[in-house]
Amino acid sequence: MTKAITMKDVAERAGVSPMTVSRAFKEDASVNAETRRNILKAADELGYVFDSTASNLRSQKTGFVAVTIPSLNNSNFADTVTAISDDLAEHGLQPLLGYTNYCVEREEALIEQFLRRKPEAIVVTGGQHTHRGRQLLEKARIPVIEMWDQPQAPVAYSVGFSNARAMHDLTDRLVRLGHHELGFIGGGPQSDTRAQDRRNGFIRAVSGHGLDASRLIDTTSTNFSIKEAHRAFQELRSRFPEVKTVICASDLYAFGVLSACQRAGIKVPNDLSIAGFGAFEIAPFTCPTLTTVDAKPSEIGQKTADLIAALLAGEAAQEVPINHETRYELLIRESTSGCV
Amino acid sequence: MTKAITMKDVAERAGVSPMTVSRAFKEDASVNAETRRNILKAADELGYVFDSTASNLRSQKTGFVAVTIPSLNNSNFADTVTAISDDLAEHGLQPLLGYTNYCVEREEALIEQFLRRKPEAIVVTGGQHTHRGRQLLEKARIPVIEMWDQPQAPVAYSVGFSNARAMHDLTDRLVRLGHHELGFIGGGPQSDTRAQDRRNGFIRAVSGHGLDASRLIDTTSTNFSIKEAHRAFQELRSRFPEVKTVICASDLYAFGVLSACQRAGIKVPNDLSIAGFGAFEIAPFTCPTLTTVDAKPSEIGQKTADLIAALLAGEAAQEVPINHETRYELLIRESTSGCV
DNA sequence: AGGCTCGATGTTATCGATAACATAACATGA
DNA sequence: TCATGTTATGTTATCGATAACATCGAGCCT
Repeated sequence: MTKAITMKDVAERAGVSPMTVSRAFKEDASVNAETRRNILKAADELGYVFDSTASNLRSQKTGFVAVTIPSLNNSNFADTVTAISDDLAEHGLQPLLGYTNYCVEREEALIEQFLRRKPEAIVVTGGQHTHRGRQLLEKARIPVIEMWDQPQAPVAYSVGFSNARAMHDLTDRLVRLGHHELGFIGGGPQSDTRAQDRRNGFIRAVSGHGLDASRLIDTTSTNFSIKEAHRAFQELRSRFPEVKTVICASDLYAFGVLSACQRAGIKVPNDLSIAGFGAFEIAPFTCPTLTTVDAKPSEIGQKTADLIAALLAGEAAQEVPINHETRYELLIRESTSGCV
Repeated sequence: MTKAITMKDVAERAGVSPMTVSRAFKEDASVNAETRRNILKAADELGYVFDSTASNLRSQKTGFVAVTIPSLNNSNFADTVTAISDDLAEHGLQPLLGYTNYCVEREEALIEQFLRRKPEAIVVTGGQHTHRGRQLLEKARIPVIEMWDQPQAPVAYSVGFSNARAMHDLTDRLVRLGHHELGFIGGGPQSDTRAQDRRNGFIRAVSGHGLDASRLIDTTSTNFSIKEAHRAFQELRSRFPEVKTVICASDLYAFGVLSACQRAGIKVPNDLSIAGFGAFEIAPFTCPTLTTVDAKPSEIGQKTADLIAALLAGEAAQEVPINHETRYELLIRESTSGCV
């Protein structure tokens, strides 16, 4: 292995000091335009590649922002990450992405691993962590942001909405539209915490109207899958045949229920109404179109990135709000009857 | 800002030299078991966090593997990245993920940005790059892997399949099943190169049977979207009303066409057959189920990661094959008639 | 007993960029 | 005219871990 080409080599070739080369590679540093041109030319001729690892160490800045999400394979989180990524790029920051598989232990491991890389901020999904995971976040001397949730006891900053409230609102709306025999799929004790929150919101809304809120079907895998929805729907039909409206913790479940209905000749929404959560891309294109809640994942990502940028720009801490509530929107569509 | 806690601090507290602390943090280094325990305890009490940036610089190893994909929002690529990520983790490697938005210029920028971080290998999607992008890859002194394709002129290693051949096979199969008036949606000049390849495969297969291969509808956005499919399907119906079988460059398009048919009262597969590409999660659950091609994204990811691991383990270069062809599987389902 | 291997630890120099400070040249205004 | 900026550049020390080499004692073989 031949020796690596460094700034020193470039400096020699361009007839300047290494420091000037260093400056030439920073957009905003004061270097004579022609000198810079010479330096960049020399660098190019030598095939020099800037070495961040050295820069990171000396400047104590890595430009990394650690981001953990439950799964890459969920279009909601993918949208959020895409927005974060785009937005951070404008500030010269690079996301360091990892997924937890909906598992707090994996989250803890990821957080630890990421913190070693000295990110300038860390974003996690939701407010649930292992004890040690939380400690790590608290002791990290960088901005910590919990997104996609409104934790009761946030570590530091939060950007998101109350999943419980959003599902409460959807359920409430449906009850007012005349839905009285409701069942819920998803959010069992083993599942994603956001799904659990949604289920709690459902229960609260249904009991709030004095209706039966006990028709709950657990899902056993943490990840949302259509297959799981089929199983759950079968269970629902055998245990609670009276249910006229199924609300699901995710659009993917709702799609699974819808497809099971189509197979079984159950007319939606005439025989059964279905609602989901998440406003996945397919929701407005299924037949019937799917009632759901749009949690505006991109907005969450954007606000998260903006918050990070503001914090890193050293904005006076007291001027930056701790909690950023994001909007969500009920989308009442054809899959639920009574949409006037 | 108080001073950071370093290995030196830990060393003092544990009564050893910094070097021994360094060793204690490496799994395989030779350190007395009790000494290590003491060191880790001291580190814990001080709240020490290992600093990769320094380690990276000195050891000239970052543990990063740069990975660029066209989009995060595509479940095929998400599956691949998930597999890569899982597999690399076992070797202590961390993916550095970025997406190009199906744009080679963005890819070039990403490659350049990533190379500065001194990854130990770089994975890109497909064989199409800007001139400079390719040069950067060639001059990087690390393993380069192009995945999801079989480039004619690979930069170095490749892991994937021929999109053209896969689509050729699907089309050929459908023709043999009696489909003779075929149209294709996707893969216009502005679109994803894999979609272009698939279209070429379609054309080759159709002309190979002496049939009309000119019923092609371009899509204008690079990203696959259901909305785009609706537009394209409308164009297809007005320009080529005789088409009895629509093959799409992506399952998402196929789903869009299917939903448009359901709206318009067109019976699938009786009036029209539909096939997609990608074996998305919804494909076996739509009604009718969707004919498609499973490109086994996880397998691509796994093989890519295995290849990287082998190369970094210093496996004799001549023992590692340059090109790794991955399997794909035709899934003939209900959406295409004649599936006997 | 002498020589040798091996495990456990210490010492020193270094990875490559840049923060912090210093300097030189030249312009600007009272 | 000189004080005071301003711009462009150089010098030195440093970020924090670890590669490379050195040391030392214990066990083992002949």
